[in-house]
Amino acid sequence: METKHFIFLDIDYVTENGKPVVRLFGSQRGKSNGEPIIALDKSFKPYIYVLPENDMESCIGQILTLDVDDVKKVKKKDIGIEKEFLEVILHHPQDVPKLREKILALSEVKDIREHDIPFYRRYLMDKGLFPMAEVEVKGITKTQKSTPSVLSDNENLCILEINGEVKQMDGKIHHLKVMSFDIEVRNPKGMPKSDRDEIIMISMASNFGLQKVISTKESSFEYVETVEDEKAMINRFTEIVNTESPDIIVGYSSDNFDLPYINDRAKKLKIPFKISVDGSDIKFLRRGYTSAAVVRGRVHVDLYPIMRRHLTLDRYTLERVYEELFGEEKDDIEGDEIWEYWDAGGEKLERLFEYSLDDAIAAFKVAEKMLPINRELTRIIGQPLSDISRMASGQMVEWFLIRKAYEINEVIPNKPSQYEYSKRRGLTYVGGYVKDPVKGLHENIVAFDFKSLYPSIIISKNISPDTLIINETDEEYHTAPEVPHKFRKEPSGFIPSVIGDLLKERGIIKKLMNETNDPVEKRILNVQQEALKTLANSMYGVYGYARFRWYSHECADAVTAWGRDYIKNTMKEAEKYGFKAIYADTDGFYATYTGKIEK
DNA sequence: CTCCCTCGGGG
DNA sequence: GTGTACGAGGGAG
Repeated sequence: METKHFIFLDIDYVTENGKPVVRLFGSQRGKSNGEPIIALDKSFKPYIYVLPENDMESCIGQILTLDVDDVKKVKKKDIGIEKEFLEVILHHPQDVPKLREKILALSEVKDIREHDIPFYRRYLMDKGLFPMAEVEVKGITKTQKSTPSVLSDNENLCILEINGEVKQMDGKIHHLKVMSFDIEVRNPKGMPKSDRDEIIMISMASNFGLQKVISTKESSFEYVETVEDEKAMINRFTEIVNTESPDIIVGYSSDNFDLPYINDRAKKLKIPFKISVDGSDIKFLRRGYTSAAVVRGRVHVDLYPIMRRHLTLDRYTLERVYEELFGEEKDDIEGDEIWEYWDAGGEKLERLFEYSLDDAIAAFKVAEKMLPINRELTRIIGQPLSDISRMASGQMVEWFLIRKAYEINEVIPNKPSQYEYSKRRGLTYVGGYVKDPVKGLHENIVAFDFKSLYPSIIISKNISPDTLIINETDEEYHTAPEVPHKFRKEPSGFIPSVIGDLLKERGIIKKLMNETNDPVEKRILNVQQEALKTLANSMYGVYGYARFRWYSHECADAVTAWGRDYIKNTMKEAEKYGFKAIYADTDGFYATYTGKIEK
């Protein structure tokens, strides 16, 4: 048996002989530093929870008539109340959607839970694993021949079958190889079409010395590598990725443009395009609006969705984003003029080479700026970076809470059904207090605002679905203004305690940050506290977002009611000291000072 | 005002 | 793939 240490980069599962095999992808540490590893776990099985109607035994009997692996009794809390559930273990993750309706239809089954948790996410939670950190696995090294779940012919690839524990190691930040790439296309007839317009350049930049442009034309620039044709260009790019083996590959709009485009061209030219560690094709996932190009074993990060989330801009072109982040303009060539620069040759072609490399460098610099916070969010939320980088903030909050719920043995609420969702959408509730601005030019303006008003209210009033008082009680409670909702003072509710922990943790990190004199340490701590802040600030919407598992109309109502109450009272209070509010919105207001200004 | 539709990034 | 998840902003009515 061997012990391996690696930086845990990505996870998925495949099916072997009808059984699920979880694959952990990583970058090795120790004597094979930087080389890729795939650790296989064949021992993990999918399960869902069943809440029995009344009789436990007859419910088990009914479930066992279906093709399930096993049924176990377990105690879980449901919105704070301990209940006995049945853990129904199934043979394969895909049995879950096949069997859950049948299970729910059984007369002795009241409800089913946790039937929509993707298998790899279930694995991460149950094993207590957090991507982007180091893990230790024990197992037996396999050859590629004996491992149908891996098709790669990469000689450096280590394949290990886990037969011991998977252990999460410390939370140190490790150096990872990051590479950016960008393609240029010759498209004289409008937008590029992959069945018609050839790729003319592929450029790369990295944190390991690689910086080049591959093209079919020659240049006096040293960084340009000239190859025979487009086929050779794609092959060379593939070769570079597989030999350099970057841990993270980034592009700008590479989910929807660069990677699909190279893939399409390769197909048209009848050549393989395989940059995954396991030798598989790139998987293009379309999930409603979001799409993702998945490169197995490396983390492919598209910076575009990250920038959309991180900045509020009118446009999100790479040029615009670059200017915003670095305060300097980037040289730009219009997309529909690229072919002219290419065809013209000479000076113009040289400028195109420069522009192409510049784009890859700009993407790399954006990545250097944005990856730390995303790696940190990954380590806090505990889902893969490839998911985190494409997640909306509400989704991050949800997955964060799902892990927290698991940690305290709370069963996770179901996602709302279509019916439930439209019902929630139909409900209106009063938002924050807004006072229309008093027209005119004002002097001596003072701004008042509450620091994270909603999270503070949630904590101080203990607003949570599990503290909401439904029946009469003699316990102590907080009464919301305007709306008829009451919340128990004790014990601390699930969501208030999670937000409280987040803010406490942030406080500790900020303190450490101020105490240290080591600039590297300071920077790392700063990213950590920023990530916690990002998450805490996204928490405000937990109760009002109709798609949310922890949605609660009563809680949302109470939060905003207290919010309005606080701001109105503060405005009134300020008036006593000679301030006159001229504009207010939700968590702050502007006032003019009408009294005497004392020096 | 509400309802419906488009569009984003990429060359 | 334990699938089918956006949201702002404009134009029409």
